[in-house]
Amino acid sequence: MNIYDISKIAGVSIATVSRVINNNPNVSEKNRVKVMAAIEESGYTPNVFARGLGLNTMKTIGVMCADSSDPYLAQAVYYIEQNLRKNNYDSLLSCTGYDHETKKKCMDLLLSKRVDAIILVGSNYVESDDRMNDYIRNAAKSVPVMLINAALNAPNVYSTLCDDFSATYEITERFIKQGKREILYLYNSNSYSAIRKLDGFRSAMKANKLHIDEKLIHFISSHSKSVHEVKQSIKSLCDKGITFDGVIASDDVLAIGAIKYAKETGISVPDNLFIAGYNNFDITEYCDPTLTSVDNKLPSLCTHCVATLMSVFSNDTSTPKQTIFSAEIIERQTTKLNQK
Amino acid sequence: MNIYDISKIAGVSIATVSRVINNNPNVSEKNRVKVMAAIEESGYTPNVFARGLGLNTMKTIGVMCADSSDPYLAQAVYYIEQNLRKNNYDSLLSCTGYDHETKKKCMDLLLSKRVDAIILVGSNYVESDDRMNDYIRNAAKSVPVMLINAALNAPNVYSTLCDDFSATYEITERFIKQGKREILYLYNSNSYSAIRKLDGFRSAMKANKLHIDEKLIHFISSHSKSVHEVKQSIKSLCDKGITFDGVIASDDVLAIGAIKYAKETGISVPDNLFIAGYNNFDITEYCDPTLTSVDNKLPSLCTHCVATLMSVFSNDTSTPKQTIFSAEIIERQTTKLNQK
DNA sequence: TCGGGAGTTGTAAGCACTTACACTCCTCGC
DNA sequence: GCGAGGAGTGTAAGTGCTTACAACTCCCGA
Repeated sequence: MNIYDISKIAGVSIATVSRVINNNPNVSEKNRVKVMAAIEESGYTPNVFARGLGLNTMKTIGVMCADSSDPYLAQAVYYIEQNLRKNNYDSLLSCTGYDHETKKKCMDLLLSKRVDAIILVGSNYVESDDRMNDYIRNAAKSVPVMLINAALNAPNVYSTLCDDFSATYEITERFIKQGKREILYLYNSNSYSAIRKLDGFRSAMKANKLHIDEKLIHFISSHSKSVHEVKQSIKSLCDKGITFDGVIASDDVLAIGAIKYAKETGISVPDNLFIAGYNNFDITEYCDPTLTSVDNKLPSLCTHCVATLMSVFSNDTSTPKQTIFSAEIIERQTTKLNQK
Repeated sequence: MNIYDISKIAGVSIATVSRVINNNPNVSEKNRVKVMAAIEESGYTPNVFARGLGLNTMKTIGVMCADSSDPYLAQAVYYIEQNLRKNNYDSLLSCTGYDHETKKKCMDLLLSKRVDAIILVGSNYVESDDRMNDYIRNAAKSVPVMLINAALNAPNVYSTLCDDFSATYEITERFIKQGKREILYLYNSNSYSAIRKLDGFRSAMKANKLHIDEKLIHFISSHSKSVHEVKQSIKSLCDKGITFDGVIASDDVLAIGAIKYAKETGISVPDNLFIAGYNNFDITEYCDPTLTSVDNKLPSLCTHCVATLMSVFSNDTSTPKQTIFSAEIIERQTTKLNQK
């Protein structure tokens, strides 16, 4: 069943059928009805390949993320998919892992499928070593590239992110206002946003004239976020005689590791120890006590990023290259931050 | 840059170029090298649309799930994507929500994109009202359909699932062996696997000659699994004077709601109340006490389902139509089940 | 020396669509 | 009454690939 069959049934030329399919206004009402009826009765669907050949687009967008089972990335992928669908675009998902070479390969694969744009979800795609970002610049020569939670200055590259610096700055300052002096900062990546968060922490400490003990800035490796591992890592830190009265983590799972540690050691949270996470996952409500966290407005980021791409597609020259949203601190039981 | 350009650079015909691209053996070594070099130096990538037109396949598989931000489905989508990629297939993701009409529409969209197969992730795609499954049977007329965590008997429809009946049966029996008599069963859907789980519970109760109090079989509506809502729902149940000494939930989040309720009410878990969840999410380790749950072998399911599709594609007539894996009970602090 | 087959290669016909361009009506203003 | 112009339509030329089929080149044995 192809466009010729439909044209025969409807008694018109294939051009007219094509026009009806593509909502071209230059078709008489009479013929439009005839063609619609023919399509309806035969259950005809235009062949996307032939269509893609002519139009050189298949209304499909490549969505890359390191690991779609990570709760944060999974949510992002979900919101993006929903927004794309509203705009009649489909999502070609590519889970790349964290390895640089694999990321490159996945991107090439997406490009070879002639996607209309690529969305890179997660700050791990922009490396602090700028040479490593060439694969993004290169892809941007073919299609628009949108970064979520990262930024990169390059032609045809767009960024949508959250102000992680300020959020971490503010949460740190609130800890300090509550009398906390020895704050343990936990992080588990050196991604674009991780660096900005850490910057926020350091800046707030400096602004309040507090000494930054580098031993209290603690990196917990691995992307496989097991609470148990985190707990062990904190424990081994304490075994070295390090003390702290607050924990700020760049991720909720890290913070839950801290809660588990405190419980095991008999430290009362929040009375003797403040703990704050980041991302405001559902799990902040599952743990006990419930976890103060930062909502970084993922739904807004995703809606905006898709809208921006649509704007790019329509050749709107006033499309913003970079948009920064502000995050919101959600207070729960692990802190008493109420006064700003 | 197209196949004609490459043929000119290499000094051969387009047929030869095409043969090299498709690893056709009928090419002389000399020409193969020349063509490879031309492709390499020009950075040429075959146009997938033109290719799709000829071959009528684009090595892309439609992956449908209700909500890819649901942790269980997110993991499934991830494993599927990884397995498909290994086999050089891409995943076209479609998040359909739980509405029947939307599911149908999403499926039509995928079919119109000429995917090579469709994977339905999650038991909510098979309805107990069999008429509603016609859209699956219909899709199977065009491409193979694979169900994960559900089963449906129809031509060209394949199923990969876990034995949720037996797992729930066994966990219920273990509760009974530990002296539990009034077991609250919590569930939040009437999907294929939800029904099988409940069957398992009922069967175990009956097999042990225990009375099933229908008031203790408690449905908690909504797919938006908020722990707080669950807690409230259990609370209102207890306010009616209903008592229980065990909670078996069809989902970890429901079980965590029960933990929260117990904590609020001062009931000691597991001393006075056993609680077990299902799915064995990471969150079973986040809550306190940690949650006994059922691991339903998602990685195995996903690996197997992709392998099965590949087998279908190769026209292997010995492809299994349905495969059932067995689940595993993972004991944690909310129960003391150790004796089998 | 020549026929025949194996190994290569190229030509050309699809595949199913879009769209520029030319053509036919018809209407409307003068 | 006639020409201009707009609306609607169809023809045909792409779009970039696959592949059947024909043709061509060797090389070997008769």
